[in-house]
Amino acid sequence: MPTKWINGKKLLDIRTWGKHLLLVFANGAVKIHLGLFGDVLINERKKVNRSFFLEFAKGEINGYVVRAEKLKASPDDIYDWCTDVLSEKFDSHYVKELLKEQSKKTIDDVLVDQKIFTGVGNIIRNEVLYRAGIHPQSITGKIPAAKISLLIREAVKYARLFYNQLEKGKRVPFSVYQQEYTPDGSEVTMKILPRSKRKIFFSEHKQRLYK
DNA sequence: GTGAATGTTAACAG
DNA sequence: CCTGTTAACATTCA
Repeated sequence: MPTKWINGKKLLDIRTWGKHLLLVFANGAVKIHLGLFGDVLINERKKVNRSFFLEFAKGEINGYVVRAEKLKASPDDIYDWCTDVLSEKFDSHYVKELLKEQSKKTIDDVLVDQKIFTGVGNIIRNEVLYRAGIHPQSITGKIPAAKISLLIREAVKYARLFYNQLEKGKRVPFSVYQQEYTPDGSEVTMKILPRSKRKIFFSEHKQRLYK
């Protein structure tokens, strides 16, 4: 991505929308996505080539295996913060409305849809479904409203916990993701989803299948 | 050396 | 044109 337009500009703000990292300047914003292998380092470098970098009068931002592009408009014009599980503007009523359009899909697909649960990825999907007691292959429209509400609450709660622990340099211990047994000893089943080829982990015993 | 992993999208087939 | 599948990206760790 050309970065000439940033020359001489001050970095005004750093924001996120789900997995998008936004560097905001007066004349535009940069969107960085880390994909599966990406890293962004502040005032640090790796041996391998940077795929994106900005050098300031004092300090630098280095992206490795990232995709960076200039946003075509301001972040507030592009992004809906009401769906971002880590945003203060997250609106569970709004998300509940969006879910009504997804009634025929399985909940595991819907949970990682970035337009509905912005920021939720494979780990959070697996852990949150376990916490809510919902089988990943449940049909979204068949899940009782109270359970949907619980799922949304758990998604926000777990995302915050995950983030807070990371900030402290810790990790949340997984209950099902890449586990063989849940913390209380029930067996964990692993399935590879046919479309995405991603692995889902769940307890047949503790997660109810609504279909 | 092998395989798998916190993700997305362009290209392709039908 | 719409829908679904595959490949590509390219690093790190076990």
